[in-house]
Amino acid sequence: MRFRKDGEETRQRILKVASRLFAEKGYRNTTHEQICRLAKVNTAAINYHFRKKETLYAEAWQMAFSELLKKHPADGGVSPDAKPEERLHGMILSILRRITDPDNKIFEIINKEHANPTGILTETIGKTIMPIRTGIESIVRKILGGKASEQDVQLCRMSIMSQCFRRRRRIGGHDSVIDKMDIEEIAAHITHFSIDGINGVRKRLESGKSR
Amino acid sequence: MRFRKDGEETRQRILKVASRLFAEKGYRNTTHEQICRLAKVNTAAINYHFRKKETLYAEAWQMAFSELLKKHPADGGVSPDAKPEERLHGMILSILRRITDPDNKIFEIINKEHANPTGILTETIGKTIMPIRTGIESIVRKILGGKASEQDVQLCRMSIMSQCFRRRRRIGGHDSVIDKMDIEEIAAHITHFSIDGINGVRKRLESGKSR
Amino acid sequence: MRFRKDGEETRQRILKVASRLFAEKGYRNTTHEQICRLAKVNTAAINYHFRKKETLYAEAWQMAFSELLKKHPADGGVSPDAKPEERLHGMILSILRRITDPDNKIFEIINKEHANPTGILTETIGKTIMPIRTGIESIVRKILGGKASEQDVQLCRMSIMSQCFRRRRRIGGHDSVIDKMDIEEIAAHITHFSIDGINGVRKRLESGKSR
Amino acid sequence: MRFRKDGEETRQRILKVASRLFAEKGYRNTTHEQICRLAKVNTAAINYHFRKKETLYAEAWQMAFSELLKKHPADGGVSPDAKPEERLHGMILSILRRITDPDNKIFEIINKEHANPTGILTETIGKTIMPIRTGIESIVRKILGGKASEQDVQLCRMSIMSQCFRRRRRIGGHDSVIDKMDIEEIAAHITHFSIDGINGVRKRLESGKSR
DNA sequence: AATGAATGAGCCTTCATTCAT
DNA sequence: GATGAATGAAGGCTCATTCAT
Repeated sequence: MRFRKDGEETRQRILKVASRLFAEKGYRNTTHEQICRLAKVNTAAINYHFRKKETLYAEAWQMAFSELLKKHPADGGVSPDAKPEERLHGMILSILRRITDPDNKIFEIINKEHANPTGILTETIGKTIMPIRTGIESIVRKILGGKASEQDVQLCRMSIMSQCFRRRRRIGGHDSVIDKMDIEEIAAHITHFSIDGINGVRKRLESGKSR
Repeated sequence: MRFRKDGEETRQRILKVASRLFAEKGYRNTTHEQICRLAKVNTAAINYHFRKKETLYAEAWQMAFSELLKKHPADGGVSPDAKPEERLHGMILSILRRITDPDNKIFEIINKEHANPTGILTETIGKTIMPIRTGIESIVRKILGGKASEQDVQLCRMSIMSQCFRRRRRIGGHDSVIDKMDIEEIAAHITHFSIDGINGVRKRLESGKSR
Repeated sequence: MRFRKDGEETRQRILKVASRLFAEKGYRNTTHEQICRLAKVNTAAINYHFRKKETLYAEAWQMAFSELLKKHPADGGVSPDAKPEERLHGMILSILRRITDPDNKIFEIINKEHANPTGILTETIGKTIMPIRTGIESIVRKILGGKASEQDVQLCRMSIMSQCFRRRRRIGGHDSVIDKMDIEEIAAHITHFSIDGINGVRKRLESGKSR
Repeated sequence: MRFRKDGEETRQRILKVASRLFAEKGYRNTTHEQICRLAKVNTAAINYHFRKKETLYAEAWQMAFSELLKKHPADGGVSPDAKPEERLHGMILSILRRITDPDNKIFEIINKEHANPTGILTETIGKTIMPIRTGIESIVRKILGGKASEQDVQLCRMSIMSQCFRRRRRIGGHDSVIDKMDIEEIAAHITHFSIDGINGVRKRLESGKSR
């Protein structure tokens, strides 16, 4: 319990505001001044606490990410001993939950980063996505069985993940029907659709047909 | 019919350079100076020809867009009388070809635009995506059969398109195995995977199971 | 004859003001704002014309230097065929004239540079001093004769040059008596004093005595 | 008599670090942060102990000054009864020793101060230089004899002192040959060179020639 | 006595845009 | 039609200093 400022509170306040603004407007379009005004600190505060705008950017992202991770565990609440299909469903659900979380800032930031790459987050983001990726990979491999090549596994993983990361609020169009659905319904569709797809790949492998 | 240098050539040169730079670095990260240096024109040329940076942005995109459409027909060269599976394959191939066309960065721009909406391109982008969308929709509807609801159709369409629009050069990750594959191979995978997925949906509909 | 601005005039105006201010207050203590206010140009003008403050600094110095060089030729007006003593006198006079020139800015800048080294001028200044140095060296070598080692030459050169570069306006003291003298009188003293010094070195060398 | 950490130790640590940094980089180029980091004290310590950066500057100098005087007596260890030539040699040696003392950067600071007068040190520097000056003056007067005018004395004194205070590590040049020599060798050269110079002045005075 | 947090003033630089030719 | 010069607004960052503990 703290009665006075100890720097940590100010730091957190800046981070909070910054991650919101970065998500809303991107790195380049967010200024020190905006952040500091909203955080009710001096313009120099960013430099004092984070040394550079870039550092603030990286830390803001990490904060947003770890918060989101706490909220939505990667396995979607499914036991690691469950059947592969159920585990896949859990993972897909978890990704969708994160993406659609109204407090979510990190996917917005990733989007912005993709648009106006600063290079600052490159490495950090990579580390974030990787676990999700390998998790799905291992399940795909299990379902596909021993005959599957690395390429087969990667293609299926890509098919699954890209469905999850589908852009919402599509420009110029309206996915209205889908956007109105529950996360659970969408997750169920993606899971079924994908398992059928993977099984198809497996069958073709077993029957010796080329892909 | 031109009598002399009538500004059209300069205009085109600027557009060419601009569309490349906007695609590579995003709107905000591209400066007048960079564009004009590469286009070998004066700094004032952009404002002379386009009034504002935003206008240049919009026009650069439109140019890239129309050029691309000419190059890759939406049906991928498959006859409208062919089997649905073949037509789907043609469409997927066409999308992938457009996306990966080295001469054309239009989908990079769409990515940027999505993340950093300036509102400038919204309408134009809509016109680009919409035909692709309805094309795939109709095929999905045909395969799914009469029992399929609008929602079923949309979900499958989404599953297909998102696989095609998967972000390449993902930040911080490497889809290396896939990125080295031929377009044709990837298109084949997505087609098979998706048809299996759609068929699964159809079977569940026919057996009366809920989604 | 130019009726309108062609950029060169503005450039020169900035350089003029800048070299004065740099001389008066040093690099770090001179701001864009001061320079631009006095030069009656926009704050961005420095960046437009010189790209960086550092470049302006370097160019200001070069301008001041070349102006000073035009005014006071290095040989002090003495023919290269004259006797070594006379030529030395000419050089010493030339250095003193430059240093005491009321329009002189370069020695002030060198002083400032020595105090708050920016590293920007290091190389440039080196090139400036070198000719003066080698000029004096060659005369010293001629007077000393063949027996003189490199060290002997350098020591004498140092003795001569340091007298010329003696700091004026000494802090905390007043060289008042000397400061009131004519340049010519001081130059005569340094020349006589130095030639006697060099001759002493030569005699000791000839008599085989160690230094 | 100290009862506990009474601030004196911290003060001294700051002074030590500060005098080094000021000497190395000049007043303006040295920041609170650098000093405090190296002195392992808090950022606020400087203002707590010295009120202002300027005060620290002045005190740092004074400390360096008093330490240096203790170490190298002004007469260079030569008896006041020795021959003038020997006494001059002692003084020159003493000056060179002080200047080159690796523990003490005071002459570096004088250089900076001269170039960038803050006015802070003026008086103190005066007190440092003045005794050296009068010492050399009196010897010069003795060697020159009764006919010498004040101007003659001052000119010779200037010639001697300027050789000693020659700027080392000249910007952009390399006095390499000299800088590698022993202090003793350089002192011997300056002494011989100067005595020959002074004797020349005396002879010209005696022979009635104008300067 | 000593500290870490916080501040405000100011600096260099960038950039889209306008102006005069 | 085209240009180089010039501008103003703003942005990121530095730094000596002050404040509350």
